[in-house]
Amino acid sequence: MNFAEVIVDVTTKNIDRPFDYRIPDKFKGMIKKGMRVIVPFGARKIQGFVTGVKESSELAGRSVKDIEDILDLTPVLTEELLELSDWLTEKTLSFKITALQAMLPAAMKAKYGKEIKVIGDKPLPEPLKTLFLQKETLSYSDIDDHGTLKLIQRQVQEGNLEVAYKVKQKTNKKTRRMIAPLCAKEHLKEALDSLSPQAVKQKAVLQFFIDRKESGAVPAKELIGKTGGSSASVKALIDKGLLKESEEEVYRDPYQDRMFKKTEPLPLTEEQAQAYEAIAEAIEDKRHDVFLLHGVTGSGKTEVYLQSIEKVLEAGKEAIVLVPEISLTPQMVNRFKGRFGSQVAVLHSGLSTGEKYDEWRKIHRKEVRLVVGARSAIFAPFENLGMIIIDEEHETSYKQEEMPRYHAKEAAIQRAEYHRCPVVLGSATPTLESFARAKKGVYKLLSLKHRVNHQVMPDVSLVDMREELRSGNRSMFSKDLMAGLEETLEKGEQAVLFLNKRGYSSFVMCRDCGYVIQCPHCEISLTYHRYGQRLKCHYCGYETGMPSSCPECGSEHIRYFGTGTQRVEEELTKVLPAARVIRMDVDTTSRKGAHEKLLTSFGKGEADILLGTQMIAKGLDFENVTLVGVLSADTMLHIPDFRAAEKTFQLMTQVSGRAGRHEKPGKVIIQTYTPSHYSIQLTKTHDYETFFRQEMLHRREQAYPPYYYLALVSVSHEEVTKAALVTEKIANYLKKNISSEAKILGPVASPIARIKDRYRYQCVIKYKQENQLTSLLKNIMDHYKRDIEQKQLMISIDMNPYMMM
DNA sequence: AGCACGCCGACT
DNA sequence: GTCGGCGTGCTC
Repeated sequence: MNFAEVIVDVTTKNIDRPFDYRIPDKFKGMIKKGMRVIVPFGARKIQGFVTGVKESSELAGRSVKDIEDILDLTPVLTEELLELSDWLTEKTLSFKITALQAMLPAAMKAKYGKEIKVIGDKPLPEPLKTLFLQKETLSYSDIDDHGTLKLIQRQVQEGNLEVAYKVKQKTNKKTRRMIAPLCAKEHLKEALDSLSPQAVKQKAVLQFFIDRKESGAVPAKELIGKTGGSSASVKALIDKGLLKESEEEVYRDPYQDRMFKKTEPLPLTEEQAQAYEAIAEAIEDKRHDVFLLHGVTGSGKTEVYLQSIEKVLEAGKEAIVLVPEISLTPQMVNRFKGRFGSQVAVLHSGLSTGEKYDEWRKIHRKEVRLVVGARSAIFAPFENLGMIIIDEEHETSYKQEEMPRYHAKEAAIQRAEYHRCPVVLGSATPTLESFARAKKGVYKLLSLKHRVNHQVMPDVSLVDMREELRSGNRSMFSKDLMAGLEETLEKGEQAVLFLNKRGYSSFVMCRDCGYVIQCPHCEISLTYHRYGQRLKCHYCGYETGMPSSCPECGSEHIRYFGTGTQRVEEELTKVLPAARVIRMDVDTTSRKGAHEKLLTSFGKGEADILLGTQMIAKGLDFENVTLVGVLSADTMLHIPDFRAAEKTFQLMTQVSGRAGRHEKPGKVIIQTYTPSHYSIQLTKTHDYETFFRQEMLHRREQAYPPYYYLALVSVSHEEVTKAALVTEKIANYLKKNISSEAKILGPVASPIARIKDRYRYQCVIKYKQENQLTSLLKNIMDHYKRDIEQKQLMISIDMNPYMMM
């Protein structure tokens, strides 16, 4: 093969296609599809992916350049993943290179640098002469002043300096130094005797190798530690030709020092066994069935997963388990590591770039056969997939909100189809889309209606906070909740208090004139951060101090509002001074390992109440927790999102599920201002099916998923009129060309009408079947590409959006 | 994206 | 007269 087709690392419309490169002789036979290479592109050198190799190129020989270097010895993307990248590109309307990069750990994305090198020996003018006195090369980015830059440009033109374009990797493999004897023991003994008597340390090192039973290399650190030698003495022996050193690759293992208690499969309940059998059959028959495992909280979905995985591994295949980022807790990891030990790789955002890279390499080298990870783990480079599990399938974190805006569920189904293996979607509260598909028979429904060990579902009661207020209780804890907490503490049991923070943030408002402090660049109120008394914008990063008086009316009655966990904690210690409280929120869990520490501490009974936000809503399983309190159920109900009711029901159900998971019965108290709303009422009876039917009625009425698909086109521009005009033109173009069945909403200003000084407009497309839609949207992007490339206009397209902001 | 080429204003 | 501003167009 003489030529390679390369997708280069440039995100522009015109470049979004393969470029041909000649394969130089030194790489003949080595270059394969799916490898990363470095290629010259214009004046610089950039990274690219080989997507094809061929005997000849249609281009005239002169315009084809040589591949500069190869970055991988074996392909990093399999044939299947390359195919999947085509699907991703098409599905999300993103650039090919973006799709390819999304499938690999961030560490493998290139970093680019420019270096200035002296060539020839002509004397340089003064400021440069000293600059290059010690160094031969200089990094371009190190030069900050204008004058020097000009001088350098001049010298480059005259041919005394050269600009070299460098492609670097973000993270490299970690290695350690290994030492091994270079010759037989008898030889070492001879050498030992001939060493000078002063060389005590060298002798000790040699003696170590003579006494050692096993042969092979020893880590240098260990050698020095055990023998009392020094790196100097080891080096001396290497110089004498007695020892040799080598570098061995090591993994950065975040779970290195941890012991995982080995667990055995648990006996399955009848329901669990039925679910397992269905999945096992699909694994055996190599069917790409999609199962919806609908199991109430505490029904033992994880055990079904574990035993299914075992089945997959027995068949010599591999499995991927996706879990939402937020519940990728040590508890969760332990369950998989405990059952499958070192066969598991874990991928989540808590790992450093290097750690993620190492976990990825374990998969790539086939050293593990099971991956447990967040969204992007769906691209694990397995070649013999036997099953994909998506736990908590309703979680919105499976949708990526940056390009490529893919949904892991769809990617999973795509991969499973290729590998002819089942997908298992698990949830206590499936998305309406999934449940509707299960009802239609597109997915196969597996139900776990009972909790394991015959536990009953917790008793849920609602408290109307309006009543509470009317009867004179102005605190954030209702009488019922207070009584519940007191009782729980008395019995020596534990409680979980959940603060529904989404849709709420602590904003700053003037109590006299009602002025709310907003970001000067975005149409959104600033968020109060206790740390340093700062006000921050969550969209553009703008930061300012807390004002002492209202900028509008000058009043000093300006203060922050909103129910932060800190405030709840303060109040809690006031009303229940005896309670030991652990607070879990971004502030207390930002340090690495803090999350785990707090949970362990709570598990050991070192606190009575666990207070937190979303992050305590799922996955937690503590024996002694018998009370769950929800401080305000409806904060999410009123945000402008057609999924608001669904999200509320899901969250309430998840949170309730934390109570009474073991012998002791659980109790849940939900405080709400809208107790009559069906999403809250139905939590009481744990009645998913009725909720499903009710919510489906609304969705049909309002033409939302699952009755219609959605696509969101967002436009932003520095000028309001431009943004509005372009969006209107887009909407008109779509209306003209789309089928009559589809509906176009908009143009309207986005819920957040301005971000970073850019005005935002959007239009929503609701459609059932629209074969032309993708090409229509592509046409739109093509039409505006000049304005987009000049950064004046931004258009983003989200097929199947979850965030309509 | 980022770099070269190329055409007009304001400075030694 | 040149330096340097950034508009247009190309990159195998």
